[in-house]
Amino acid sequence: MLLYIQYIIAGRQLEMNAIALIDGNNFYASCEQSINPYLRNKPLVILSNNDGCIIARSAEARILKIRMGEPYFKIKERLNKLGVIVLSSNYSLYGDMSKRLMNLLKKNCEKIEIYSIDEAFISIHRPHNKDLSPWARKLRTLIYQNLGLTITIGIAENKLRAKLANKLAKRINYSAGIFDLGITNDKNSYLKEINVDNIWGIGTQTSRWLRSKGIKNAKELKDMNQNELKKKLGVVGQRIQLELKGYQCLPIEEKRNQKKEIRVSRSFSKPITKLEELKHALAIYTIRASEKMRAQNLQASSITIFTRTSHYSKFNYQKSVYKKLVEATNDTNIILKIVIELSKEIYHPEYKLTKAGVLMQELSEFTYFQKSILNYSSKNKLDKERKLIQTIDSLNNKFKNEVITWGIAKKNQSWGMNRKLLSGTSITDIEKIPTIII
DNA sequence: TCTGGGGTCCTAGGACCC
DNA sequence: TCTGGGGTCCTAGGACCC
Repeated sequence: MLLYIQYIIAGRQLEMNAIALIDGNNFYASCEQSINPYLRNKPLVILSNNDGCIIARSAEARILKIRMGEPYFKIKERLNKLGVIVLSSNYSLYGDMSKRLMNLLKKNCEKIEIYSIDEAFISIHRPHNKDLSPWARKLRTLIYQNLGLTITIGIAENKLRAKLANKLAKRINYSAGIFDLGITNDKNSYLKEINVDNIWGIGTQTSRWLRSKGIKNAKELKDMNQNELKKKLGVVGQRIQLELKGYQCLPIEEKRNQKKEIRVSRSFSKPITKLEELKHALAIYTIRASEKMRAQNLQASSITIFTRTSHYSKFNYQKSVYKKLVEATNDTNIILKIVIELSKEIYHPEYKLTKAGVLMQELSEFTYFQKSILNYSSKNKLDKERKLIQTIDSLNNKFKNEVITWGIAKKNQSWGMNRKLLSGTSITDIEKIPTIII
């Protein structure tokens, strides 16, 4: 405050930082279109794992009013009739494109927080009231020229308002994918345009409650009674309201916080009823989760496994069990034994189980020497076990497709994941690079 | 027949301790 | 039968995000 007054007295311009939220438009669909010219300018949708529902649509598919989250089996025919191209999701491609995108952004800003596979918050210097549109246009062109991806840029005083600005940029045609809420004079009228359920952090439950109180848009939420909001939504609600008012409550987090858990869970393509099947699935997820931990140099101190019936089933059942480990580990052999033992506790013969998963929790950095006094294994034996796992990881990394794995993972699985419509194109797998015969 | 997966943060309530 | 206040940890579950 003092500083601010000093600036005014000195008659100088107050210089501030602005926050921009950048996201890739129709990201998954655009990645596919970027590497396959045939798909460009065509209606295209991407399916979730298991080819379950629609998770991305190209601009052309949006025009055809195909909805996000729609179950694939329900609109398969309609898509067919409309000539929409359908693809299973190809996460190695999207992950790789994301890395390239973030690297380009990094070179063009002061601070960056990678928020998701297709979104980043960045902090940029704003000289007093200066329009940042030229900078944004340049960045947008750069990304398009390098990656063939279109981005949207929303700029404002803080993260939540930058999110809103990004929404506005998508809505307002003339903005060409850029909107700066920070320099607009009539902020309230823009806030009125955003429905309360489109605000970052307000989901279906909360928006239902807000609407019952007569709060319909961002402006009304900003001005609503602070105590009532706090009583119902706690600090989360308070933060949202303060950010709507223009305060900075949410910092840009440049350093990725250390992960708190690693989860591998999946729906089955068909429901399962046998304990053996459940064990089998959990074993495969455990192998994967342990690999993930090792790749990130992490170890878990506790694990949870769970299973459940379909949300859509009349007979609801779900159960999880938690186990604290004697000492932190990322060794597949150790965890596998525990998980298989625990799986009996969550199994129930009378229910059709449709999903299961394992969670590795209380993660810490992997340290080889910190061994519990309760563990009597000799150093030599531990060395051998360590080497074996390392060898397995490196062979699998080199040859892909799990050339080596645990016996239990190799059994036939009738419930495995569906991914029938994979594009087959890849920039991360040398085998899949298209061959051109002249 | 078929409705994703992987995360985070927050709160409430119980158990336990001094 | 009466039997405090405050702290911490664990666990479950709700809500939200992309």
